[in-house]
Amino acid sequence: MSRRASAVASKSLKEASDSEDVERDDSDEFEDSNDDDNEPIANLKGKKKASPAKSAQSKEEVTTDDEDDAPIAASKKRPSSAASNGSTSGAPASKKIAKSEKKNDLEPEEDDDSDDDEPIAKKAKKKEAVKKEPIKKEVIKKESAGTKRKAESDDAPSKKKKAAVKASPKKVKKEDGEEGEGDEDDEEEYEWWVNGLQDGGEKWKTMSHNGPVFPPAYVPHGIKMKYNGVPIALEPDSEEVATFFAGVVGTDYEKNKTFVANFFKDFLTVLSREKKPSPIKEFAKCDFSPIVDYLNELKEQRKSKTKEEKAAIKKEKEELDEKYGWAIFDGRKEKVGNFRIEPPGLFRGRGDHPKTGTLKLRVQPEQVTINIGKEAPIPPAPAGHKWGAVVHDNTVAWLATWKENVNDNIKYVLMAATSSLKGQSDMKKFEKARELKKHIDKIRRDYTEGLKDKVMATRQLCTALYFIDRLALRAGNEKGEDEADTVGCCSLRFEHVTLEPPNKVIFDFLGKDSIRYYNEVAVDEQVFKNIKIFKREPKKEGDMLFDRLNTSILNKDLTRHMPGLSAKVFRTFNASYTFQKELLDTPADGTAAEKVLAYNRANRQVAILCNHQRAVSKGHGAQMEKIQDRFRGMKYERGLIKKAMLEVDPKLKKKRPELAEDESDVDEEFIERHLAAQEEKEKQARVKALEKENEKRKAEGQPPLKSLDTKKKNVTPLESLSIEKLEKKLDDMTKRIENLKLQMIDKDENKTTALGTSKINYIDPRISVAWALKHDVDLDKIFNRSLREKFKWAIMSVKDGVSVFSIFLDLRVLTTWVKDWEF
DNA sequence: CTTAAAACTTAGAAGCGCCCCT
DNA sequence: AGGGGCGCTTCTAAGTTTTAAG
Repeated sequence: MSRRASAVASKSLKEASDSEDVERDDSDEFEDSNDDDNEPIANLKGKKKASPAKSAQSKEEVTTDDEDDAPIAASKKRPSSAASNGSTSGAPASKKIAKSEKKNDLEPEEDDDSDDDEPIAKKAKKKEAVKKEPIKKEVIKKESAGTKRKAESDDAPSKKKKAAVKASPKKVKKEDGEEGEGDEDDEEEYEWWVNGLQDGGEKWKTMSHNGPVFPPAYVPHGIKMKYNGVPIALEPDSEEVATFFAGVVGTDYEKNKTFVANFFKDFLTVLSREKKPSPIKEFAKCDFSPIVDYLNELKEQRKSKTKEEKAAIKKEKEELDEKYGWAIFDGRKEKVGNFRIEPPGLFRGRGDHPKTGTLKLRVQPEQVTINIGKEAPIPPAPAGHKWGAVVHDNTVAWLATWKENVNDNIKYVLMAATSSLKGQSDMKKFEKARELKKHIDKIRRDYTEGLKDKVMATRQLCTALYFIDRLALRAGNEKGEDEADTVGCCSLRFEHVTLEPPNKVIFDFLGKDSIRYYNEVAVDEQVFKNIKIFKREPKKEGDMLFDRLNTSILNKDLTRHMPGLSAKVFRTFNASYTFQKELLDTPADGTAAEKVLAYNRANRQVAILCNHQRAVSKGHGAQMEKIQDRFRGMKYERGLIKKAMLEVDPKLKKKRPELAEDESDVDEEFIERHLAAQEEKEKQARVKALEKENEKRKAEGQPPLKSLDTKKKNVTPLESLSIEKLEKKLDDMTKRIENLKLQMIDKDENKTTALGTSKINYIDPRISVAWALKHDVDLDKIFNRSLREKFKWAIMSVKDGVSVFSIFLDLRVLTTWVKDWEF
């Protein structure tokens, strides 16, 4: 029955609003978007006065779809929600049960081909030989073995593909002149960005790699855990699991009931496979501390490794990286990302995850599917094993894949962020976001109009889009019973949104990674009204706020405005736009440090917009105080320098009155404390020096000293310095103070905000490059090495623009391309 | 269509190594 | 010359979107 509802819902917005004839009120228009300034509006301002004359009645009379009142997903998983509507179809998720029943089976999934022993890979090959048609991929489904896929790269490329090949970007010599020099790695750089982006279908013609790396086999340590005070010898498999748990002792996981319960259940299962019945029955009687101690010991050992040992380990790792860290795409060596198969362990689900603590099993090669070029040698599976399957699918980006047992998620080995494959999709992402700029006005007019639509589904869609556009919320897919209860825009529930008249909406919910989103927002009058309607009786806690909306309806509707448009594009768009706008605050004549601070601030605004948070590090408060003290200490020192200057050259008093001014933040109380601390420090230094001296003397067979000569460090009194020297000192100190001050501001503002995520994923790197050029800031002040590598395409494209044009034009023009973000 | 699987991006935390500052 | 903080890397979970299956 939800069918009809969604049929209406997916009816185009336009159509829906055309057909309605509810009175219009132009004052209701989306005012914040002033026509020629189509920026994202990150901070919602309170809307103008409510128009009281409006007949609340006609406005709020929203039709639900015909006689069928059922919200889309009528039967709901969250408690209490199912009853929300008289006519809801019941039958909750009976489907899910079958699935979860099968779950929690710790046996590694057997690839029991039962009546057919032939490896799928082989079969696939046979079939391939026969196939001639350009089939993108074909899936061979095995009854019990899960799905195995076989794919074919097209032997005879279609016309379209040929065209793509022809237009394929040229190879370019690296421009920094170290031609042909020794390292064969990079004598040629693949500058895919020079010829623009290719169409997405085919990712390579030839491709090879050395396969994934498996974690080392478990080596038993033989340490006995205790049960009821009695040491228990464990067989290797159980010992390994016990050791996993020992690894979380002392962390929050240890206290997490779900974690412990899940762990223990699986632990018992593993124990039950021991040859003799294990006495272990209750978690409460388990004592893992011997193993914990052992792990700590290991840690100590690792720390105290000699240089040589460390170097050897490092070398080993490098060799592994060298061998497995690369793939060859169309003859080019490119970096692989996560080439290591995830090791077994206890699943560390975030937030209130029902499966946290569940044993994540060791992955066997038989579960792994390899994707590689047809002509490339297939990397050997570990000795005594074979691959689950080998495919040759050049339409996907993964090199290997397997299914993980805890949540049945599919895992992939993918290329590194620095690879051209990822680089291209990254650039595409930002190009799409820039494209959105061309449509955003229309889209905003549209959804603003739709806020008043009389079809409920349309109103909900438009209201949701309003939030996504303005608040950069995530789309919000539905989640299952066995995942943490988190939401995004479409999955918001009754309790996540509160209204506060006249026009405030308060969001309070857990989003991705169970990060809390809290925001009080002044919204348009119509939005306020809509939320009120969406929350109307009989809805209550647990019910969907947008009961006629989900992400696929939303995204589908978005494509009508622009091909490829989806909810996440708004986040990218909003983030990059906000960033660029905030960058306008860069002090053009500031120091490099000040500019970088401005940059970080802009970055921070984006992070705040996207709600990128991090835990406050435990020492933050103390650290802050320490810096504060250091800061004031420096100011005090500067005061002394100034005083000395005036003493040395009294005439300065007239010429430089600022020298006579007191330093701020430095009061008697502080000076006292500061001096005392200094005194204490010196004392300690003396004690230390004495200890050291005595050790030396001991070694030399001399009697220890009671104290060191009070060889008063010959501190040159400031007053005896030349005025030039003092001047220099003053300068240095002032610089140090300024730097520290900036650092402090940065640090404090950063304590709960994580800048990295937005920098890596949301902010168009070309904006940063253009900014750095314009303000003459060294790029590595804002991009670390990996970022510079990842964003090479951006750096090169913007720089190229510069080298061509800057000869004639002012640097500012060089940010031409950035135009679409509108500097 | 609706639902599920597949594919790929985005996310915070943990771990580490290096460097700065005593 | 020691160690603690910090920036960076690694790890893998948790999202979104696209594609395939039913």
